Amino acid sequence: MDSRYILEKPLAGTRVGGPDFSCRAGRSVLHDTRVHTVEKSGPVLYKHAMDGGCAALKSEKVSPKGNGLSPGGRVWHDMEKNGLGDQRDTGYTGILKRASPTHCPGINRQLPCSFMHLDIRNPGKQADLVSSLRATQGPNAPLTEKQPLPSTHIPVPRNRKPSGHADKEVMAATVLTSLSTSPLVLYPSSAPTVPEPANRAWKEVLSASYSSSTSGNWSWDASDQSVPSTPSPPLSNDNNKNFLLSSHGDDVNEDITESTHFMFEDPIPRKRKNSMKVMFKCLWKNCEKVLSTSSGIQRHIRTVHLGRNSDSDYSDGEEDFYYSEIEVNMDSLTEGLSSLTPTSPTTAGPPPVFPPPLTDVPHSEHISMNNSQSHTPSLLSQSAPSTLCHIRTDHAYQATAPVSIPAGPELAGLGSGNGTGPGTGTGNAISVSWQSPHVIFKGAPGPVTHVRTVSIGEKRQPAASTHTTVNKNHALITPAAKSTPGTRKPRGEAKKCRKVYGMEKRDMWCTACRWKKACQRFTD
DNA sequence: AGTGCCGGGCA
DNA sequence: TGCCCGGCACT
Repeated sequence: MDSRYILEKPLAGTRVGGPDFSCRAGRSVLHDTRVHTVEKSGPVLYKHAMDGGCAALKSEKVSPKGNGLSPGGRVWHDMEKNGLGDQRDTGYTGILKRASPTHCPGINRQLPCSFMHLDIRNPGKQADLVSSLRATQGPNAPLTEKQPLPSTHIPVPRNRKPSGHADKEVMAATVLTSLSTSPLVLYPSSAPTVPEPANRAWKEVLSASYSSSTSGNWSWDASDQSVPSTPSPPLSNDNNKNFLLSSHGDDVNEDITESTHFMFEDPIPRKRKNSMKVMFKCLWKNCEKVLSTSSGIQRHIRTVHLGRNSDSDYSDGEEDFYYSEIEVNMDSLTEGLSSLTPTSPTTAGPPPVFPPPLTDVPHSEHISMNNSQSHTPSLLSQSAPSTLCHIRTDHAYQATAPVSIPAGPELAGLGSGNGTGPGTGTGNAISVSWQSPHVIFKGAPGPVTHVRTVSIGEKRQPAASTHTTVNKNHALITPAAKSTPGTRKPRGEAKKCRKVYGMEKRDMWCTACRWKKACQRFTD
């Protein structure tokens, strides 16, 4: 994998921050239509607007370290490498909250056409910028035409007071940030001694977030607003929409209109849109509060951390500073939790009596469980659990392959089962499949402990959209399917004669193999 | 496409 | 019973 920028077909994309966060159109995000993001920094609201109709660029920054592609094609950023580890992404609403713009080295470099920084505080420059961009960027404008911009070109929406206190506010925001109000913000730079696994997991989390939030494709997010379980701050979209409409020329307006139309009205069903739930996590130090609504988390921050009147709905936006959105794969979470039910001392209630079905645990229960695990690393804040939350579809698909989690202190953290585990755990290990609620304790390595989660007669479903249904059916059908006649026994994984000797040495095969029967020499 | 193997036919 | 193979499931 090499670092490169790829120019691709036009699409509406999102550009967040610098070139490392430019709109991306990886395979997994080709349908995103998100047009903009809102970025808040303390009381100052910044917006990054993108020319939705411009030629698009797919800016894939691929880490050479091997964090690269997930099986689903998702590109993970190497946050550390980019020096942008302090940026948090916020998922489906397109809101990207950053503790402080001053903590975003390199964010002000721009890529033509990917987005525009519009600084209403400097209309002249804004106009120049727009015109220069439009003049230089063609539909296929090469990426080498980066136009570095000074950091002052961070756009500020009009609905924010363009007060002279802006500098002070930014300063305050910076100070607050540097006072480690957010461990997430400071983590990458201030905690270099963090163990590598956790560090990597953290990076993956961030990368996952950026993979989605910075991609040019947000339609499922937008459509998700209709999902009751995923509350979305309409303010963001509305603001951005208005901002976009008011910040561009007429010709651009058409593009924007199209983009927003596509974004808000695209009826194409998206994959797994119901499996992802956006939660809001308080970033206040030592506070792991996770709420399902932005208003809730804002109220929490206002009242608990900022000491403001809870009755007042007045908000200067400072709360936004202290929480971030996280995407929780409810499927993975549910299954993961269900899988670990027998081993989790914090899980209330008896384990499922009959065949490990995927207990349909309400989402709110997950939240409370998260909170209840205060003695363990916070489910949503620590690296491994966060990774779990961000497993998303790419890894979830693979889950029929068991993930072996070495038994250890992190076991209680619900697993570093991010789907990338070696799966070669020996000795005492717990093998967890997110897809199937199997929890297998491995005593000693050997054929006896061979783990196989593919049930007999199961037909794999490649479509992710049927993910949940398939799994639930799987859980319910499996016991019966095993007893039905005519089902195949699971294919053995041992090498058979055919593979061992090859076709040219067929005479060395066992008779069963020669007869296309079950191998007798290399039995499982 | 390659592999494993079930089910069935044939001698 | 031994041998072989079509065809399906799975990788």
